[in-house]
Amino acid sequence: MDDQTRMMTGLTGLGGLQQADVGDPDSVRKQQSLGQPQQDIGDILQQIMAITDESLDEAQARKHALNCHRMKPALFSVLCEIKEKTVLSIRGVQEEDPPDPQIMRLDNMLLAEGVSGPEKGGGSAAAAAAAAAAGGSPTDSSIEHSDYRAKLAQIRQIYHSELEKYEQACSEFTNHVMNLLREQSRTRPISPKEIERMVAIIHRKFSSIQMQLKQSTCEAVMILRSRFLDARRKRRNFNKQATEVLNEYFYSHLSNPYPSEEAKEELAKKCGITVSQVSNWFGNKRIRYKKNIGKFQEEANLYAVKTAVDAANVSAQASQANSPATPNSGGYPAPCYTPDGRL
DNA sequence: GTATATGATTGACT
DNA sequence: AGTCAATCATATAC
Repeated sequence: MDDQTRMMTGLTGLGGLQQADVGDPDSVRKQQSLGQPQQDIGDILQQIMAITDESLDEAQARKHALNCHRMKPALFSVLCEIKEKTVLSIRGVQEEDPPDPQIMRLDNMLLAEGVSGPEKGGGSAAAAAAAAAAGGSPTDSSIEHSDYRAKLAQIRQIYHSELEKYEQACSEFTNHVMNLLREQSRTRPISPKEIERMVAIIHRKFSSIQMQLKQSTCEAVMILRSRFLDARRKRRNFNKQATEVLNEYFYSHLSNPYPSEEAKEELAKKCGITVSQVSNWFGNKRIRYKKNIGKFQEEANLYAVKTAVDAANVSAQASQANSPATPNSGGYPAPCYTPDGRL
């Protein structure tokens, strides 16, 4: 309390007011009735007006004098301390912001989609696999695939250029503010901590802008993906040669039509489709064959004959029996057919 | 336009 | 993880 009174005394003294004027309301009322305060205010106003009349040199000189005052550093440090204790402690509560879970989620998603990661990231690889699984002839799927990739690359490019812009703007603005504060710290009590805090505030503001960018990028990718997934449902029949290869394998392994992983890979390669497409095909084929064997008899006979002929050719060429057909031993029911190929 | 064929998806099961 | 069974959605044949 005593300190405060002393400070007040010093400060009011500058304005031409006496301590009694402040401390005693009665005397203030007395003086008001006498017209004294008006005159004091007039003096103060005149002083203020006089400042504007001072030349720049004079003002600079005064500033310089103030800066060189022996008490200045001590006074500054005291003021900084007071500021830190009051202003900073009040705002300090809201300062600790935990790592934003939303921005982390967005980051993870953008990384997974291959937007924010390295160029040929997991996202495009996943897209490639999905596009390949889209079925149809390889040319068609590659068209869809490249379309998707192109659009994703576009999103990626926009995202990165925007991000770069924001980062640049952020660092430029931060530098500007820091320079300004450092400059001002010569005449105003600004502690380094305060500058730090200001920088943190700026970064927070910019990161919220960044979050908006990330959010809209995520939305764009989601829309693209959903469109792509819709397109994936647009099924194309496999070409004749592929169906033939698959059927040949199926009917020649009718007792156990479950190709191993290696066999699936081989078939996929031969047919120009993916392993999962091969799995789908065999899944569908097994269930449909089992459900309606009669319907598939003709097809089964056809491929049985075909396999037999091929086997005969191979054995004739290699003069060694090497039939790919496995004997039918209690798997799926084999078709019964007459020698002329009829049921 | 309708019926059928066919590749993909999904959920349950082992 | 691989498979089955039901189902969806589209392609194709008529």
